[in-house]
Amino acid sequence: MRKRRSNGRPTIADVAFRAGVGAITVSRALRHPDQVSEALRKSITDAVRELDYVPNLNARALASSHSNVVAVLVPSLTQNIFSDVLRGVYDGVENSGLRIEIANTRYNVEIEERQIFEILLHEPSAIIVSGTEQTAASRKMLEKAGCPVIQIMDMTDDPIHKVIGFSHFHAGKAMTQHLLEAGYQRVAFFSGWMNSRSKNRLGGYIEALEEAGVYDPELICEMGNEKPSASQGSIKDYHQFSAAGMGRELMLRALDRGTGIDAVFCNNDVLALGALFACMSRQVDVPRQVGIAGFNDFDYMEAAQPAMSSVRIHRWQCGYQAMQAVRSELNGEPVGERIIDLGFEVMKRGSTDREGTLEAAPLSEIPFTLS
Amino acid sequence: MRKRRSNGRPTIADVAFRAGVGAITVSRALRHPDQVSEALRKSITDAVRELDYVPNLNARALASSHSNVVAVLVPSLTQNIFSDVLRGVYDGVENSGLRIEIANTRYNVEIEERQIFEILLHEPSAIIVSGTEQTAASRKMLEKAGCPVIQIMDMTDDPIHKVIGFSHFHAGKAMTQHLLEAGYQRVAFFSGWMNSRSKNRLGGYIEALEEAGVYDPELICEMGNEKPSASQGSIKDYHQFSAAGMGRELMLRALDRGTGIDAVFCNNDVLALGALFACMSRQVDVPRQVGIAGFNDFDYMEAAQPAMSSVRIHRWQCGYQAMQAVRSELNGEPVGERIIDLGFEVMKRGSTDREGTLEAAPLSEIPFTLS
DNA sequence: CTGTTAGCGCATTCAG
DNA sequence: CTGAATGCGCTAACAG
Repeated sequence: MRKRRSNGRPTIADVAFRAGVGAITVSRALRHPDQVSEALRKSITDAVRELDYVPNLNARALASSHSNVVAVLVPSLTQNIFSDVLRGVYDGVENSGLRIEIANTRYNVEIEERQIFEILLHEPSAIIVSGTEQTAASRKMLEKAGCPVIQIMDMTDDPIHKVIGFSHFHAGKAMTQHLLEAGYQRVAFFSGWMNSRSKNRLGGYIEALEEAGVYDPELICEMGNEKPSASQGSIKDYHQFSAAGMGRELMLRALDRGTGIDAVFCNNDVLALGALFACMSRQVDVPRQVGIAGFNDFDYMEAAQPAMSSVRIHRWQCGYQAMQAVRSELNGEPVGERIIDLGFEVMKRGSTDREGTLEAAPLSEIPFTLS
Repeated sequence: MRKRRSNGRPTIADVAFRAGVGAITVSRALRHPDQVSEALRKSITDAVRELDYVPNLNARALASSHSNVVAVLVPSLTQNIFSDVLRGVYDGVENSGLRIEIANTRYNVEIEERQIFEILLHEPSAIIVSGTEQTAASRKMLEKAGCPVIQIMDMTDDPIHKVIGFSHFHAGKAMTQHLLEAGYQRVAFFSGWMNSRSKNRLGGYIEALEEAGVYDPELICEMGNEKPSASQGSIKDYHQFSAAGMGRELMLRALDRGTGIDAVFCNNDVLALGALFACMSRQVDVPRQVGIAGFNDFDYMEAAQPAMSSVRIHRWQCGYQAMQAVRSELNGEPVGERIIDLGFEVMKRGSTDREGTLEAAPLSEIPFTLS
């Protein structure tokens, strides 16, 4: 007699026995209550309560061959950008019965490929993936994944299935145009290591400057070309990448080099923060001597002194709407628009207000969360 | 003949047939290659490759009644603190065959309770949970979860199973003592909505001031008592909580109120950043008129002007070591120390250097990651 | 080292 | 609306 050591947890059969019905009726009562008569339903829920029955999701997934897991691939967990996206995802999944599995691709397409492969092992009910530039192999896997695939936080004409995001190219271009309109002529571009989305923003920057006839490659200031993900396997302090320190350094160098810049478009807000501090330490007047703009529009940009211009993007919405799209498709609703452009917003604030024409906006006073 | 519609994917039986062995041998060859003779192993891996066989993890979980899923509960995804923790977790899970499932408890113990319940449905192989103050019900569930449970990012004498973290009380006290030693007398405490860990830091602050005989409840400045998680279900902009704006406001009010503060200990770094900007806008000299200290030590603290003091905590390590602990236990190694205190570090910088005695430290110049 | 047998717990058939 | 039988794909247990 080699009975298998089971979990000890009551099974659906126990509930069925206690309620005096068949197992399948319990199964149905749990998943589609309206398909079961009220009388049985009641005795079943009673039995469930008495036995403390909880369904075994692994068994359910095996039998039904779908897992109710939504896989989410993000390039980084440390960047606020994607934590906001994930917040949207989690807000969007509320009482849907879906579970979320996050994979961290570390801005590395090979890792992404492997992650996609492993995710497919679990037969996810849907996949949400950041960006639109997957490898050919990744794309093929996603195409034949047999489930909804939502690409987010970028834009493309040719989504795998559906894309919800915005154009980094146009965002970069729009901010650069704002700087030009504000009266700056020598607009530098600050960045660290760049991914495909950063490169698109740079592309927008270049096009704007070219159209204005003031493009100068000398003004593109990159730093730290080593891809950070390469070194993340080992035990290192969280402090290994100092974006703010880099913004500061870039600005100091730019000032020292005497390239005559009068504004910088920073590839992200932390960089901009560092650049601002550099100007403060050198008594450089922002915005009159140098204008500073960031990208992402985190909350401290508005609170800075001077308040800093940035491009607000809809991170939370990307996550939330992706989740809504997943849910409606899983409910059998049609896919609808395959390309959803959420746009962006150029936030014009003091740090790029060369002429001092902007009226001061009051700060919002809203509660927030602590560690 | 009611054959079930399967997935079409090859099964372990297909591989076994093709390799001319029994299914269980394939199973073993895949999981414990050293338990299978080299000859069979080779023909099996060949068959696997030819058929593109991938194991069905749901079936595996059902049959073996353990899922290889490590559940991680964090109170927030937006806070950098926990994204660093998660980065540690992901760095720690590399080629372990384990999967990670993240639950977002939104700083809400009831939600946490529900999440724990749901997590248990999947029979996780281990659970990592933030904080040490679970509800009685949560604690009971975790105790009888039948798997390793690691509590992180806080400290307790009485861990459920194992705790890896540090004492917020002592961290708060240490920073406050630093402020006193630096010569400040009227040290305010700035915070927004407070969780249990923030409260412990406040406790440390109070004790330090009491020991010095300079405690004044008037100096505790809280703001925004509404718990943010309450309102997160609906479609809102990511911008709803402006921590930096709050730090700014708190400082402006403190200055206006004339309580004669000469230093502030901010419950987190973003708050400190806002406070610094407020001082700048009022021409208040930091650190000579007002000292400012934060908590967490994000990278911009070092890059600020003046560089800002903060308490460096080991977020990444908490995640990473928790994962290592899980792995070694899952490998059958003994639990070892049940209480691991990672400590913290008071980073003394310009913003609390009242006497101007600190030597300027060079900024680190390291690459970093962009969005 | 390998195979046989017997489930893991649930949901999909199909028949009432 | 309900139920009985059967299988999802894999692995624990035992025997060789």
